[in-house]
Amino acid sequence: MDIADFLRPEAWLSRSAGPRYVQLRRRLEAGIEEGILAPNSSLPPERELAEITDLSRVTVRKAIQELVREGAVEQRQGSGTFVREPIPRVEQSLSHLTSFTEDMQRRGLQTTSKWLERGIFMPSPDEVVALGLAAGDQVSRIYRLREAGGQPMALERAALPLDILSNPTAVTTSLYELLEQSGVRPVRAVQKISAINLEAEDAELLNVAEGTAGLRIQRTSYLQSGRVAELTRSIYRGDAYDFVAELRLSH
Amino acid sequence: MDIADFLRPEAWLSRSAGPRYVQLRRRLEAGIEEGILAPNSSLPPERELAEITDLSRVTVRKAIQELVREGAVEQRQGSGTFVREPIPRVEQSLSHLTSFTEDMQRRGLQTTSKWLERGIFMPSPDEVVALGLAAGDQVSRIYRLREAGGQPMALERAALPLDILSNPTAVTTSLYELLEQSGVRPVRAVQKISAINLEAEDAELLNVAEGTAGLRIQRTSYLQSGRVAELTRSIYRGDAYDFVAELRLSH
DNA sequence: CAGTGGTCTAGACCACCAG
DNA sequence: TGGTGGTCTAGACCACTGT
Repeated sequence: MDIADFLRPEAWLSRSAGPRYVQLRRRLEAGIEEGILAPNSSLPPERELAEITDLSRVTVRKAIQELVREGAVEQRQGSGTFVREPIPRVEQSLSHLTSFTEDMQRRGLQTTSKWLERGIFMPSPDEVVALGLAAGDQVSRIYRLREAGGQPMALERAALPLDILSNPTAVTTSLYELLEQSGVRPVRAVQKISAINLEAEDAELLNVAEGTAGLRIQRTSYLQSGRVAELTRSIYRGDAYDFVAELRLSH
Repeated sequence: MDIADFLRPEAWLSRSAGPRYVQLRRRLEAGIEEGILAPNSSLPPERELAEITDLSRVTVRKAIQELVREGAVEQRQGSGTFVREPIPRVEQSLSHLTSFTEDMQRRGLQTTSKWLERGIFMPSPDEVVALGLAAGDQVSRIYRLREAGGQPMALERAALPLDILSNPTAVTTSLYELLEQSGVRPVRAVQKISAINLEAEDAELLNVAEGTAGLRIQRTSYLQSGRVAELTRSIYRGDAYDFVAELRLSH
């Protein structure tokens, strides 16, 4: 069946079934669901959709905008609107302290990192407090986009005291592996998890639409001695991640 | 300073600083930040904003729509657009199995529930599997909107085998308290946490805009005997909740 | 009933991409 | 250079709220 036929308004557009942009959005969702609009295929141009459906382009755009927000399609200026490939969800434990790299390897996924920042800096007030720094101390920072199986998964900003990580540029893949070699691998961590709507900049790096739900995780990790070793603030794609925790009755 | 003066475009609208709806959104955010637009106060009507800023109403709406999405303002048809009161964030542990009611009481917050569904039903396939039911077994379901301090906080759908909770209408406040009285309080649970953009229906119940980020939590809890006692699927407001987990190095 | 937000249109111009 | 999405306008009508 041809997509233009599938969208002919006689079959689905009615005057009394709510806003037309909602009806059109539903129709397009159905087309994706049924495979008439296959992953990576392009939708008809907005002007053509308006023509076919006998709606204005503004209304068509409003319908598509919602599909973009829910991650079903992707728009590229000058190029077109494309159906997105569904991405598999990954589970991560919240009871065991594991490294991203090791975690993905266990799942058979190749990990890569794109470096966004890596070096020695003056700490932010947050970092001074969390890491227990003295006045004038500097921090090592690594900020990277983490990918698994070719898909961007998370943005990770780690800050560590200089004596724990003196040479941030030595981090190539696994930070924890490197720390282990220096005998300063953390043994315990506290994580705070919340849901946020992604800002434009972060969304772009993670290859999702602005406003998509993501998980923000702030982790403070500790050495055996009880000293703080690391403050990491990460943003995970909400559509790609499940965190799993085990709870026990508190007495 | 008057809000109309604050929004006079000469002061902030420029031709070359990106889209005008973005510039207007930023200006409005600044107004809220500086207190010129106080919580619960109303913005000028859209038509008046268009007049003041010399933009079209469509552009004004696009700016406001983003503020709605990020939770800064709230629109009520026929009434107006209002600055939202910031709501305090609540932390919840992911290592200890606590009840919502008990948890909030410890923080000095009054909890109430609005019942959305409560009774005995035929189980869904999900529930059959998760609860280990036999063919023909029914389940007790309770579905409620949980509020704390007068604010809606979470939607909670719990399903339990009939012999664990035979009379779902007996649940008034704390489910766990009731289970404890029957000697079937769970001692362990596994939770899966993910981030989602709220759908219209859920968003309305939680008093946030559609598309706002929320946390979806699926919890399976177990009795001392190892038997599954409860399957609960909840949706928490992302802007009100932080979950906190403690991790240990896995060996 | 007056005023507010919600939907919708037709048409214009800009910014970007690909052949 | 032609086609695509991105922004913007002026104006209309509908649906809901509060008085």
